[in-house]
Amino acid sequence: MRPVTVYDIAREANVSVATVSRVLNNTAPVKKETRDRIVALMNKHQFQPNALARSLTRKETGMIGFILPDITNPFFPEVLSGFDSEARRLGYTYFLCDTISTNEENQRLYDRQYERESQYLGLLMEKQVDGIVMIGGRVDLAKPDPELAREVEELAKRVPIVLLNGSLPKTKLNRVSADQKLGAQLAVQHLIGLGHRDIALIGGYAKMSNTQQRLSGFRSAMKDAGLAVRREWTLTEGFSVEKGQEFAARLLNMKRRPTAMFCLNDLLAIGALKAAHRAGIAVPEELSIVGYDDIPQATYSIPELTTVSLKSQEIGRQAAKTLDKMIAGKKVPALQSIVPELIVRETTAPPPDVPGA
Amino acid sequence: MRPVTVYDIAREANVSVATVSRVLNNTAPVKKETRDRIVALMNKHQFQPNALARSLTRKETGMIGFILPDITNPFFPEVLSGFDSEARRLGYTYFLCDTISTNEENQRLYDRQYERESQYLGLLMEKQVDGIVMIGGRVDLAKPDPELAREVEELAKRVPIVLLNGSLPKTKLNRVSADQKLGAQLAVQHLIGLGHRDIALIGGYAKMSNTQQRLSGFRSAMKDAGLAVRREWTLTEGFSVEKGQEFAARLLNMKRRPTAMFCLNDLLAIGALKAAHRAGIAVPEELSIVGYDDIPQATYSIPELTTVSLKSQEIGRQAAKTLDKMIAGKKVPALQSIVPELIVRETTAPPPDVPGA
DNA sequence: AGCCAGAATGAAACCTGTTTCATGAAAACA
DNA sequence: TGTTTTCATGAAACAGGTTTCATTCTGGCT
Repeated sequence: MRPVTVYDIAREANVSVATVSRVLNNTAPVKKETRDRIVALMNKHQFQPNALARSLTRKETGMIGFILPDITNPFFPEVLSGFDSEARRLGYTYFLCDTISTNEENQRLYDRQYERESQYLGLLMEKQVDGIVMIGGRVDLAKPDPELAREVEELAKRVPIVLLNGSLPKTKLNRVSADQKLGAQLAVQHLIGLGHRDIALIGGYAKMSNTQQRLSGFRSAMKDAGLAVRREWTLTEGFSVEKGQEFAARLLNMKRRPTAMFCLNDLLAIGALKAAHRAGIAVPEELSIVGYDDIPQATYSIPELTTVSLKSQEIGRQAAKTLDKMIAGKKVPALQSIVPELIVRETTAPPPDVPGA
Repeated sequence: MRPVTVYDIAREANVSVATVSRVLNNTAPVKKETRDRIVALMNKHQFQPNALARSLTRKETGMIGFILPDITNPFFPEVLSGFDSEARRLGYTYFLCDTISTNEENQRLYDRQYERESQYLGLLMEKQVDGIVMIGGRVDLAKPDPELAREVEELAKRVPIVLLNGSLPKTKLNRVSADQKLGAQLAVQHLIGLGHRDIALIGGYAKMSNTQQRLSGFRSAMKDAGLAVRREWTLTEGFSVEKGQEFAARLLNMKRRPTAMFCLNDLLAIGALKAAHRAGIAVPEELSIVGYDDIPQATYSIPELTTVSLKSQEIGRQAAKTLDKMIAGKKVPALQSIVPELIVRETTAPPPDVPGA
């Protein structure tokens, strides 16, 4: 059966479609009697306006595109969850665009990620979304991908875009970001405060801006405390549990080994925990570990992870609010900084050779 | 600047919009010379067809709605990830509809979940999606919500709907589901095979069909082995780490305690692991634990979790394929059963009093 | 009674594509 | 050479709403 339209309602109510539209949107006064008649018919036929047609003239769709690299990375569902509730409250629906897909054997394919970002951008424009939020991927590269930068900058003239936790340097795009450097400082200062002097850093990707910022926070905290950063204790390239385990194991095998490890995300920290366990090293008594991101899994481990919370939900929430303002044509600050918070749990303690605090 | 339309292209190319549409869709022969001219203009102006207008006439949008209860529950990103890659391959984009939102304090709100399901259903219809997939929530209730059942059944006449891992009993809706009973049997048989006779079951929600099915698998496996299920060892109502920890702790405090625990999901199992650790009970030497779902976090724990994989990605992937077929008007089997797989890792071993296998 | 503001409503244009139907031109056939 | 196909294209209708502009009908005011 053909869905019922405003024309059907109008005919049956003996009015013009204009009037039906008016009661639908409350956009002009309609005589109570007429309105009641129309509303009754709408209910009777369970009339639902066709959003496509409506959006076509209104030039607004209430749709947003959310581009992220990998929904199975537990950091993103947190951000998304905050975004989701705020977006819904504001009346938006959103397309989820994951740039990392899996093949039939369920292996993740990273190779075409960047290509996909561009594809999605185009697709979202065709779908006439009211706004776009991007997180991760090329947005998070320290040295900007000039191609994406140009593309996104061009697009930003036509549709509001907000970048999350990334910068796309050299462009003037709106973004909401956790202060990643500060987060790293908090973590490292905590370690130093406990008496640690031999602190290793593991994980991250040198090319990514989040890594560089966290690294810079690490360095500055070390420097402020007059501590040296040992090159052989800085193991990068990786963000997974496996890598964390591998790096930590390598560190623990060194003749001189650190008393604390600062891991650039929680997954790495969980890996480090496993490595310590394998090596028979007690955490936190013999080794302190701090993670980054505060994903829910940080409390699942034994012992529970000390980590720095990026307020992921808050970031998502702000993204929605900001986008909404931009869509409404209001001005928004170019950068909204979310201040991270150190969450002290069970994986940190004074180093073995120092008397307890 | 106003986006360029087929009219702009047509005017500049000195042809009618019909011809432009033809080269756009390759729907009828166009003289090579004309085509080239039009294509050139499209590139020059970076013409992108307005998907709204197109969908309005075509009566297909390439959009799907995906309704799930909580994206931060790590089971769902797995399903979604499989769905995502298949959907993309087939040319669909999808709206993510999370029915559990968070408030400003980032606490999850479960109270309005069911109401939201209905709202989303309506919203998706207005947006003219080509299909809908639902997982969790009321779909997963053992005793069907008659209201939702009616609603969804009615909707299913107008748009393809597939239910994931749930049934909405008494209705004839298409669904793809893991064989949850079988999964439970596999898990319990594994335990029994190792020599366990004192097996507890923790977690789940009595009202949910997944729980009932898993429970039934548990019972049938026990019965087949001539083992009694002890009422005081069956602790339900909950699916979280916290609940798992609480239940396990309670079990471990009993004068007579089980040698193995079958947890209705991995989160519970992780909680059980923590409880055992707190109580100083070694896993798997003194206590075996098996989980359910095989979420990625199952390998993060120490020791790594023995669990049953529901092939979550596969479920998502099948959902997309099935929906695509339904949209194309092809017939699909009413139920597609995904067979689960037992993943033996490190949390199971023979019970302490029995000589090793 | 005459005039005017505002309320209530309809006709028609518009948004941006797709699709049907008709027509002229070129190609194929007899 | 005349006729039938096939090719190439345009005009117009259509999808389902919104919005502008014009018109009719009131009630209030002088």
